[in-house]
Amino acid sequence: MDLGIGEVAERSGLSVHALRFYEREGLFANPVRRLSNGRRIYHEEDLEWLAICTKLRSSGMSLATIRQYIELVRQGPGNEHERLELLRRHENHVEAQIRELQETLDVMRHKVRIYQDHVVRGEADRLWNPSHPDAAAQATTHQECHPSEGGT
Amino acid sequence: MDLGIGEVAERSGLSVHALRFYEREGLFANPVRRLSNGRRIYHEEDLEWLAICTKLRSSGMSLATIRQYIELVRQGPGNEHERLELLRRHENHVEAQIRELQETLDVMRHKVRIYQDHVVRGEADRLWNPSHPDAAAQATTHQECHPSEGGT
DNA sequence: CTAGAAACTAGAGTCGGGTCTAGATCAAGA
DNA sequence: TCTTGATCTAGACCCGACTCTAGTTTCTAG
Repeated sequence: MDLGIGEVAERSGLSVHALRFYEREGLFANPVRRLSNGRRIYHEEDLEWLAICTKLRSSGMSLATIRQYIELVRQGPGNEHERLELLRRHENHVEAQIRELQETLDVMRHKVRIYQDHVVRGEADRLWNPSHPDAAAQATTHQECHPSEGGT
Repeated sequence: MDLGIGEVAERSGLSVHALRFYEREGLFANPVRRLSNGRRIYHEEDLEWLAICTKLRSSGMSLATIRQYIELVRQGPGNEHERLELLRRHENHVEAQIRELQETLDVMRHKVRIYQDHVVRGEADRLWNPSHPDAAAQATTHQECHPSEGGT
């Protein structure tokens, strides 16, 4: 039922160092309990929270923001509005990231394809080489295909 | 035709500090030229490259990798295969990021919606609160809806 | 009983990616 | 001419997020 820090590290994918660090940083809702000998004990809920936490982190939420959230939770009922707002802000943030990545991806695919064509024709040197005299012309060509974006 | 560092900073969105830093780090294909008085001069191509560079950065490519790429470019023709490979690796990386963000987003939306329902019913305290005794039960409920993911 | 693994604390170190400072030089306008 | 502001260099500093160290204590197996 109770989990030691080592197990939690293994199951959460975080290092034991990171777990202690997260605790110091106030990222656990329930201040971690200790055994009489001082060792930390964790429970399944902690693992669940760490899973969420890890997702938030990997989607770009800072530890500071996660701490804000958890502080609202600790204050108990009455601030639901703020919690929701915080979550929605992150939602928007993630949506924006996805859009940007998608855009980058489109540009890259386009470039890779063209690059590849030219490699086949032995002219690769002209592409993706900003110091080459033809680079600008090539960029302009791309721009014609993607008129909404700045040229590259 | 020629641009000063200030103009480039303004148009690229990078600081003058960052531009000098990027130069030190070898992130320009064509080592930046100088006026007789030592001042840097840039051209449109540099701005184009910086735009690409910024996209690569914001999609998670490290400066080290960008440097690798630009080094291949500087070596001239003959390594197209490596360049393409580098770009494709990043493409995959970006695709993976998008998938992960999308997943995070789905989970968040689900949680926000449920949270909201409960706020309306005045039971918000039970949700997204890992220290609350009902948290695990709630997580399990979610898991039924998203069986492929770990419960939160 | 003892060796080795695992945990503890406080605090120092690392790394990426910049950012800022100090002190010097230069250019243009009032 | 004098001031203002942009630029230059080398190098120090910062921030976020960990990671590692040192020194100590505790648990577990043989």
